[in-house]
Amino acid sequence: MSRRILKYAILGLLSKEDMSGYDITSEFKKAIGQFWSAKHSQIYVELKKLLEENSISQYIKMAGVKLEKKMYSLTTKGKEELRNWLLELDKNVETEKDIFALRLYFLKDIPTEEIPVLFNNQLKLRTEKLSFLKEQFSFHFGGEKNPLHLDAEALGHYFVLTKAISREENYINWLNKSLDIINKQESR
Amino acid sequence: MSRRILKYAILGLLSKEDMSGYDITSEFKKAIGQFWSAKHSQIYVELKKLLEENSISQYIKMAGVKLEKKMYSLTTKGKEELRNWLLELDKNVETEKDIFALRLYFLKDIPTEEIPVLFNNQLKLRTEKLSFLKEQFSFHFGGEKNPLHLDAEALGHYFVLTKAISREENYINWLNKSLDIINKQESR
DNA sequence: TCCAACATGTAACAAGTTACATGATTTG
DNA sequence: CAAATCATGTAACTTGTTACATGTTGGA
Repeated sequence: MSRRILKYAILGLLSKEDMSGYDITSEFKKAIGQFWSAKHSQIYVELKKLLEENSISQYIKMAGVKLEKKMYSLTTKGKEELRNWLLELDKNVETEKDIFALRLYFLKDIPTEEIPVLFNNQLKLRTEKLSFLKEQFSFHFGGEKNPLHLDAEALGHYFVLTKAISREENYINWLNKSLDIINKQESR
Repeated sequence: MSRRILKYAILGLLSKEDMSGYDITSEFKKAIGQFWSAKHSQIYVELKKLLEENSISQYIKMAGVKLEKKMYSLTTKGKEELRNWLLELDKNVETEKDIFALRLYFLKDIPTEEIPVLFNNQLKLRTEKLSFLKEQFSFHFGGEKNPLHLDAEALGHYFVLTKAISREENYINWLNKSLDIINKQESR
């Protein structure tokens, strides 16, 4: 993988507001999780490291009577590091790994009758994901189709959601086109 | 990551023809590298492991006078494993990691004048990649737009290339739309 | 004859997953 | 009062990257 992306993902989230490890884990289940994610086990060790490196600081927030929730905020150093990272220009496009596409490349080893099964499974998964994303979009931006009035924070969210939605729509479109070719071939 | 995807990527490639570690490394720079890839260092250790596990077998092919090229082929076990893996149904869609989208989510921390710089850099990278993919497409499928006559092996290649091309076109489209919004906002 | 591409490997390290482990709080 | 969710952590292991290391072959 690339150089400490999780570090910057965490710094970026903390730049919006103070969060606990659990909060960060939850964020990765929402919009930004479409483009980066991590399990809680990885997040807790990264937070520990970031704290040691003084990129973030910690304080306790009581949740109920006994539960000490550990909250984190950016330090000056952390803010500086985030800002520098955000301005870095990518040198090349990394492989966007996709197991379904990989499988399909080996099409000749898949029995003909199984091919539509694989496609339909993928269509189902992608359609469900698209619904989830569209719900998220309505929830945050409602019927409002015009993003011109949004502030910078909301606009970041808007871009990421529209990106994820167009990615899934494009994926589904390609699946349908390809399945069409498969069906026409079979009746050759 | 998921369970030994590299193993199956290698088995799949070897199912097309016998290859050396170097050949496999080269394949990951072409079409299939859009959806899965690995460095030679990882490939050589995986080949060693696959050989020990009897999923592949090895023989020597002289390349020149001294150079012993190590060729690998699938064993019966390897073929069986590949076939089973190809029929597995995905249970969920994995995060397709994208650093540019991640950065953009943190838009509010990017100075306004730097935003178009980031977009233009990404547009350049994606446009270059699209050109590469279209060249690959012409090379393999020429002016021929009709895939109905292709055999299973060529069709797998066709699907993967059209997938990669539509992914990049869609990406560029979203970049242009988003940059448009940015420009309109600035002159608000 | 030089240089790019061909060819193969190991070591150290970083990143990511799965499983184990425990306890508190909220909601029905 | 039970179950779901909130909340935090560690250990073992797998996967992936970067750097180190070396030698051959083909073409300009």
